[in-house]
Amino acid sequence: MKRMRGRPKAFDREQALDAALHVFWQQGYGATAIGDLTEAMGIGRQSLYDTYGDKHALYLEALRRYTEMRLDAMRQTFEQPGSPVAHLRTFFAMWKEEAMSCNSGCMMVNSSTEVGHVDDAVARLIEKKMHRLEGLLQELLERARQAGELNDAVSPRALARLILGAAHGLAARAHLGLDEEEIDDVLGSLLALIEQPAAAVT
Amino acid sequence: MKRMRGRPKAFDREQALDAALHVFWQQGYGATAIGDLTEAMGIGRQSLYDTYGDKHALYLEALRRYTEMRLDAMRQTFEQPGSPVAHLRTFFAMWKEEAMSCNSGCMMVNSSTEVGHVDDAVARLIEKKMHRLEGLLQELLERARQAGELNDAVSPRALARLILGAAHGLAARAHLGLDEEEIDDVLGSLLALIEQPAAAVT
DNA sequence: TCAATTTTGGAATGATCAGTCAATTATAGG
DNA sequence: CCTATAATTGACTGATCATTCCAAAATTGA
Repeated sequence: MKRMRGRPKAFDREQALDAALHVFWQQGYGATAIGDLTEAMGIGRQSLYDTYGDKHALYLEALRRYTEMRLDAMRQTFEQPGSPVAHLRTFFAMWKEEAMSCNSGCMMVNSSTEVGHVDDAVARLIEKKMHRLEGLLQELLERARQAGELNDAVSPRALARLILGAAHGLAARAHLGLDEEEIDDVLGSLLALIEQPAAAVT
Repeated sequence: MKRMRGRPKAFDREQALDAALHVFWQQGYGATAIGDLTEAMGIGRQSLYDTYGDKHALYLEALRRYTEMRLDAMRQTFEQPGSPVAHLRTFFAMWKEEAMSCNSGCMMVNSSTEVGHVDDAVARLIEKKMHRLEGLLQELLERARQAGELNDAVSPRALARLILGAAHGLAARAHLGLDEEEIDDVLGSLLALIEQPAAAVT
């Protein structure tokens, strides 16, 4: 433990980062001014530059934090004991809540459309995390298939991609008015098609 | 036909609008400077303001043009004689091409995420057109159901929303690297699940 | 008290951008 | 030629923004 000389930092680095994350999440990168950040984080402008570098670095750090939180939550859900399809339902419920709670959608989705095609660092990060997400989903579906809970007309990988695509679509539309009924239609029908056993031979 | 006095416009209004559309499509609203527009449209800055009002008005006009083109193409496809499911395949093929050709995705999707939650006019326009799209798709699916080509585990409306959601998701990810295999997985599995007849009772 | 370090905020920089103004030039009908 | 309209161009305004510089406090350990 290194003892510090001089005035110590008056704020918690993680906590302030979290505040910044929420601002970026709700407003996006471009629409967020430095002033918005310092106000929400409760620190001065110079402190921000001293501790995080610049706006872009802070954004990247916040985005990384967000994606890891999401991935962890998902991993944790899938590792619980119980039926794979039940976990899938939980995943859908989580996604639905995210799409509705604060009307800011999924930050990964927002990032990819706002700066993904300009900012290489952001694009790489998101692509990597997306791939991880797909892997997790695929594993779950493979377990479901082995448990006989799955429509085996399509491969787990293709199914994982379909689910992720639909979820991505929902999140992307969360900005406009997106009522509960519509979300239920999308997730419900997807689940029905996935669960439904292939042509039951009698 | 009213005869004009004075120097006539040296450019075609529609043609220039089309050029602006493509710039907005590829770069988005914020990242497009007036200079980019005038250069692509081949007109002077003042001419732009004279004929279209301002940047926002021009964007709205371009977006409206885009959405109407897309809706027309879809309507036209669905009205052709032939199997509804075949039309659905065509629709998927169109969407795939759009997601891959120029890596700019669907302009409706881009708009909704970039400015949808700030710009009311854009939000209203997109919501309206999306609803039309959903209606067209739903009609097609109802025809497919009557023709017995459809998995009847879910309603045509819910299915239409699922398809639109997945397509939306694909378009949103077109910005990042999105390889053909992934698109095929999403659209292919969706089609397989839709087409597959419900548990065939023997 | 001294030295180190952080916090805070004002001021300035440098850049970009949308939109306006005005002067000039070009092209049509009468 | 005359006049109305349009195109072009450059300069200018006003605003916003990220970033840096700087100087004055505040807070710790020695």
